[in-house]
Amino acid sequence: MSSDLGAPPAVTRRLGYLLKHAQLRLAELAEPLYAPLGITGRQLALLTLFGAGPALSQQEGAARLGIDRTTMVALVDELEDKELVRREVAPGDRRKRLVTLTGEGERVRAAGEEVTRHAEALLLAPLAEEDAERLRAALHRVVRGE
Amino acid sequence: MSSDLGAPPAVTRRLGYLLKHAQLRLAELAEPLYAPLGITGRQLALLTLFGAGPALSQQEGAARLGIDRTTMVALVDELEDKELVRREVAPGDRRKRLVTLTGEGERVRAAGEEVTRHAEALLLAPLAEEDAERLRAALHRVVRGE
DNA sequence: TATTGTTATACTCTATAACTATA
DNA sequence: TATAGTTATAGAGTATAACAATA
Repeated sequence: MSSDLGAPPAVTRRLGYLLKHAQLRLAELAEPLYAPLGITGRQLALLTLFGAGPALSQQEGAARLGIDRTTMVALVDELEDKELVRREVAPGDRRKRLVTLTGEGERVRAAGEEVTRHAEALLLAPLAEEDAERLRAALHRVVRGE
Repeated sequence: MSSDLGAPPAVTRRLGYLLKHAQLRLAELAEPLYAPLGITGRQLALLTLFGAGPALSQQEGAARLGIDRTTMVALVDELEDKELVRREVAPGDRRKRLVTLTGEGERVRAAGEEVTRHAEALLLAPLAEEDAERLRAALHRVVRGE
């Protein structure tokens, strides 16, 4: 599916339309750049999540991304198959699995984040740098709801 | 799935994350308001599309929304079952079906667009009016790619 | 031959319910 | 009893392929 063309104002001014198509365009720009790394944007999001800060359990990670814990199982499986992450039993609670990056996972994460910056720059190219930063800040406040 | 909570900066600053969660929050706010009208946000988008300007064929409508023509068939079926739209053979080309709104469809569209404005206002509540308008303008330019 | 609408089908993404092991 | 992870399964949403009617 391609991004879009000139739909009449009534539709294209809807926030739902704009958010959906901005996402589509970003995916079109970014996915081809992730492909050489052997991962999808979704998988990189997980590497970014589990690569930063203190180790998280699968369920903690799922909550932060707003996805179901059963979905997280499959996503971690994918990354484990690629040997980019490991599951480790949590020291304090043997029910929990902490997800940590392997050396290779760390390398892919770093490369992927560089690619992400590039793809985002392509998407935001129509905007002045100041406006791009305002867009990001506005979305951030809207998502946080404050 | 709920919207999200405090994920670490590395993830929450990603544009893909922000766009997805803004969309999720908007849907959470809007869908309950559409429900009393007996339609989904998706269906209202179609009413808005086919209600504005000159009549469009299914395929023209699909192109403008960036969806597949086979998907459009099912969506128009739904609205036709609810008697909100009609399919009419195009005068000049008997292969094409122009989609037009019924009287009831027009009423639902008007009410739905009012609800949309309300839901968007709720989503954008954290922003000053000026910033909200800037956000919409920035997304518009990004989606148009210029 | 090409295009529009349609149907049948399959694939992806996601969630719900039920199981297990641990707490 | 409750929670973390897991599995099986089902439901959206979407696309691909093939067909009928029309151009």
